[in-house]
Order: sequence, then structure tokens, then C-alpha cells
Amino acid sequence: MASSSRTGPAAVSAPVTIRDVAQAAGVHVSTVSRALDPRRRSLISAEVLAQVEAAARKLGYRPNRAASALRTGRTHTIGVLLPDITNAVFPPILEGIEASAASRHYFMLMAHAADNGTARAIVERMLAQRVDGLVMATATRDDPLIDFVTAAGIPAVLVNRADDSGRLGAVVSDDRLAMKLAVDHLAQLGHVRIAHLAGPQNLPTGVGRRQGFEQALRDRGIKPSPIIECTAYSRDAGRLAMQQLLARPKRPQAVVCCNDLVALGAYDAMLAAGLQVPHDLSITGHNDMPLVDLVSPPLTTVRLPHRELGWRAAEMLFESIAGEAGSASTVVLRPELVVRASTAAPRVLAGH
Amino acid sequence: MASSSRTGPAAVSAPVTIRDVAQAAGVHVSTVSRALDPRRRSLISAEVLAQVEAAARKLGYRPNRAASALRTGRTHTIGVLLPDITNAVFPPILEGIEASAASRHYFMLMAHAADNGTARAIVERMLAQRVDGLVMATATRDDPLIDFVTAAGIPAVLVNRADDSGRLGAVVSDDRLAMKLAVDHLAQLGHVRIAHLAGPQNLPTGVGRRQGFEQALRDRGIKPSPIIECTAYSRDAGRLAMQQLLARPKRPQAVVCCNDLVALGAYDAMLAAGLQVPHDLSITGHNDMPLVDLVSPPLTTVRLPHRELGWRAAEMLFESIAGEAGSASTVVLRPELVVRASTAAPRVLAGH
DNA sequence: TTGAAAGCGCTAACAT
DNA sequence: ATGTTAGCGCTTTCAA
Repeated sequence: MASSSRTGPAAVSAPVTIRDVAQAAGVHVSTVSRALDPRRRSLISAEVLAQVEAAARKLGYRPNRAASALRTGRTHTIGVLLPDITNAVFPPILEGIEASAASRHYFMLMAHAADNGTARAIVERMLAQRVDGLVMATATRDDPLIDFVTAAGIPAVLVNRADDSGRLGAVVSDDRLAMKLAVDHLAQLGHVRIAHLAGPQNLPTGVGRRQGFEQALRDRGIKPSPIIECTAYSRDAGRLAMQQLLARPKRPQAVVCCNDLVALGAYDAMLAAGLQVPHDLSITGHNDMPLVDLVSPPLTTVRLPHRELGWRAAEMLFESIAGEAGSASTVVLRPELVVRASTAAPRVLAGH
Repeated sequence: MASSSRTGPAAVSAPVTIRDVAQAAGVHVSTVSRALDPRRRSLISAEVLAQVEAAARKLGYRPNRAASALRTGRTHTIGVLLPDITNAVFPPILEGIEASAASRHYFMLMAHAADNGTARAIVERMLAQRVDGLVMATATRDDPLIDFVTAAGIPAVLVNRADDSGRLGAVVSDDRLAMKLAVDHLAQLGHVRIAHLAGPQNLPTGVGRRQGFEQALRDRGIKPSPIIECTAYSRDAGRLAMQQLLARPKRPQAVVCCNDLVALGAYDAMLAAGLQVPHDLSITGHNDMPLVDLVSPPLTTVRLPHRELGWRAAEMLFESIAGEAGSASTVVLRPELVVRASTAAPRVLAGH
């Protein structure tokens, strides 16, 4: 009633400020500020608090975070950098990050960075936006981006990629264990000639999985036959690598692939060569992407706790933002083997 | 040389402000502000401009967007609301949105909203963050969220879901055409008894595809046999619906599914019932998710231009943000049929 | 317990 | 072409 210059809670014309609320409640702006902050609410008398809340609700007050960000230096926003959201490992990671962020009422500023150059530019812009921290899934080995982020002094953690220099916290899956699980499974089936389609060796996961593969073979006293490096973690790169492998004189009995996409590319090459999985050759993947249980044959692979990877990374970031000295610098999560139909005992050779 | 209080470009200690740059360049802050804004740079003499840029670079100046947002009311940020990022249709949509945003140096604030209640709360917080606009992939039919967003007066567009009330712009795929493509393909193969596993009828796509299915059958003078509604767009819901269908007396010859996940659930049910696709029954999907070409049998489905869906939605949003009266309120993109091995001519019954 | 006042870093009139 | 000035909306000392 009386003459109100606003039309209602949802009116957009002139956004409602803390000053409007103060006026409506008959108190000072600083009182409103206190009343609306959960941490300082206790300083206010119950009576005034009720008045302020009523006024805020009636006017449809919405705090202006840009203003509070300017004043406090906190934006309640974290930046998330991904190499490629269409790669199926990242959505669950993102979901984990968001679950953690949302529980703290933080938002995610999301961006793709195909290559190092754009990644640097994006981080630069994110710093300009004054994100409170950074989760990065993109760093290559010895990435200059890590130097940059470290120098900028902003809280940051890596996910799905470790920092070899140890300056940034990271949450990763145990790549060596993953490869050991795959190799042990194949060895138990009776395979001896086991090859590896390795990931790009400029990525930490590419190196880690390759080393894990080599170590697992060494533990059993056998040699790789052989290891071929893919140019990317893609189906196409997997097909090409597998073609190379099949062109060699002595065909392996089994192939451990650096990830599912590469394994599916290997399927493509097998099909093109008129060979059958697992009859002519067993194949394992890595990641347990959606639908690999439905391909033909269903893929034996290593399952990663993707969601937890993201969640833990974000939790670690928030600890760092809160100023807690992050003691645990790299968290390593356990993968598990999922046996399906792409692996079987090697075919007994005619003549034996 | 001289006594500099800062240690270098990357120093984080005391963030460099426009004032520091002005001092270093021997000019006034407003000159710096102008020199650093591409649109007003032309007002500055080349000489001064060079000085300012040199000073900014030397000090490692990074504009504070929170301050500029407070002043201008523009955050260069759009909010993106998704129901579920792990659903494979959304990553390419997101990618399209980001491509558009990135080209304008905008960031995306991303959030999931499982249900309507949380969606409302998230939008509320996004408004507090002063996003410049909203892309929503979540609205159900007659969603109160649309009322809210409209009332808030913030630029917003829907993607992958139309607004029946026509207040918000939207970019969608042509669901009716998609179903017609599937039905026509099956009819040409000789199928007559064609069933539909429909999506949830509280979602625009669920209704649209169902109507498209019905219309396509009507055009050919045949009746659905029958239509069963799934409780969700999920593999599990598809399996359950297919079980219901198979439990009925007269089994259909072909089933048009509302999406790929549901179709894969139908595969599950077929497998459990000891039936073969397409020998005993043809199945079509919708979306052409990654890997559905590799499942067994490879799925005949309808491909959507997901990336373009996202890209166009964002473009539409930016037009709206720029204040251009959006004449085209709903953009409908064309899907295309992808024929694979899950559809075949109906088996000729014994005795014919 | 509440009020007063200053200022975060920037932009945009307005003045020169 | 550049300088002056005010103020965006909020938080946070300091005072009462």
C-alpha cells in the first residue's frame, strides 16, 4: 500500500539494492548487510532481522554478487578447464566437480581448451573474471600452463592428470594398477604375446599406462610384443595403430589399449582385416565408457571412478581456497577390472 | 631500475590495478581505461596508447571484471542449465554453446538441475551472479521456471525443448519429421505393425515425437500397435517398456523408440526374451549417440545436429542480449535418418 | 546492537 | 586527445 515505486517482487525495471531494503525496513544498509549474511546474522536482534527479511522478500531483493565480489575479492566461482567435453570421461568428472561446488554454493565457469595456447588465454581470462580457483583436466607433461598458474598464485588442482613437478595438487586414477589388472587378466587366460596400444607420450596418462604395462609384463618375465604409440586418445588413432600392429610379422595374442576409444578403433581395424575378437585376438580397454558393454563383442575394460575423481579434485581445491595447507598433494584412486567378452583364452594353434 | 614496489609481471601479492598502470605510464586512469578498451581505443593518440600498453604489459595488469561488471552491469557471462551432462546429447550441445560464447569472449556458468525445484534455485543464484543471459535445456512443459525467467526480464532461450507458450526463443530439432523418417523407413521395408516407445509426456520432446509417430502412421492409414510411455529417457526405462510390449498378445514387427537409450533398453529386453534384432523385430532410435554404430546390431537411428542446436541457441541469446528484437522465436533444425542394421524387412511368416 | 563512512576497481559523463 | 569526478552495490572497519 501507500505509494510504492516498484511494481512487485519480480519487477526488473530498477534492480532492488540493499539500500532499498534498508529504507523499507527502516534501518541502515550495514544492518541489512549483516542481517543477510548467515555468518553475521547473530549480531542482529531478532526483531530487526525479521523486519529486514520481510522487506527483502517483499521487494524481491537479490544480492548483487558483482558488487560483493569487488568488495571482498571472492566471486564464489571456480574455473574448470577441459580438453574436450564430448570425450565421455569428462561428463562424469564434471558432474563430480559440480556436486562439490554446488554443495558450497559455488558456480563453475566452464571452458574447453583444445590446445596449450588457447588454454593459456582462457586461464588468463578466468583470472580476469577473478575465479576463486581452478580445476584443470588439460595439462600436458611439463605444461607451461602449470608454471603460469603457479606463478599467478591462484589455488588450482589437476584432475585425471598428475603434475610431475608436484607443485599442483592432483587427483588421478592408478594407471599402473589399471594396466596390471589388464595384463594379469590376459596372462591368466594364457596369453603370452601381449601388445600395447599406448596413449600419446606427452600426456601423463599415456606415460603412466605404458609404464604400468611394461612393469606388469616384467613382473611375469615376458616382453611386450610390441608397444605402439597412438597419436591421440581417439577411435581413429586406435584404428591406425592397430593396423600397424597387424601389419607386423608375428601377430600378438592380445592387445591392451590405453583407453576404450582406442580399443574400439582396434575393433574397426580387426573388422577391416577380417579378424574376430576375441577369437583371433583379445582386446582390453580403459575407462569403461557408456555403451562399451553393448558393442560387439562387449569390451573388457578397466573402470575408473570418474565422478569421484571430479568430486575429490573440487574438494581439494576448496580446501586450498580455504587456506588449508594441502598436505596430500596427489590423491590416487583405485580402478577396477570389468571382464566382458572381448577377452578369451588364446586359440590353440593347429598342429599342437 | 629505480625502486619498483612490485616484483614482476606474474607477481600476485598486490594485484595490479588500472591506477598502477596509469601511474607507470604517466597518464590518467581514464586514459588507461580508454586505451585498453578496443571500442574506445581510437580516441587515444598512438603514442600514449603505446606507453599504456607497455606499462600494462610490464606490470602484468589484468583488468578486474568484477569491478567492470559492477560499473557496467555486464558480466560477460551466460548461465547454462542442463538436466544431465552425462546424457550424451548434451556435451555436443554444450560445445556448440561454448563455441558461440567463446567467439564473443563470454564465459559459461554451467549447472545441472535434476528437478524443477533446484532449477529455480539455480536460476535465482545465476541472476544474483548477474549473468547476462540464460540458455536452458531443462524446461518441462508449462514449466513455472519459464514464468519466472520471463518475469525476471533476463534474456533467455531454450535448447532442445520448445516453449509451448511461445514467450521464450528456442532451438529444437524437428521431432515430427524425425518420427516420420523412422516410420517411412520401416514401412518401406514392409512393416505394418509398428509400435512406439514414447518419452515422458511431460516433456515437449516426448509429446512431439509421439505426435509425429501417430501422424506418420495416419498418413499411411495404419494404427499404432501400440504406444507405450517410458518413465524416463533411460536405458532402464526402455527395457521396462519393451518388456511390457513383449508381454502383449500380438507382437509388433517394428518398434520406433523415442531415443537411443530407450532403444538400447529395448535391446536388453529382446536379449532377455531370447529374441533377435532385427530378425524377430526391427528397432529404431533417436539421437545417434556416440557408439550406437558399434553396438550389436548397429542401431538405425535419427541423427540430430546437436552442436548446431547449441550454437544457434547461443547465437539467438546473444542477439537478444544485444537488444535485437528476436523475430525468429523458434528455430527448427532438420534431423536425418541413419540406416544401420537394427532394421530389416519383416520375417515372412511360416505358412505363407 | 546499530549507524556512519570509506572504498573495492572500474567506466562514463562532463569538462578542458 | 586527455583529465576530473562521481558512483555502481556491497562489506567492513570504527564509533556510538
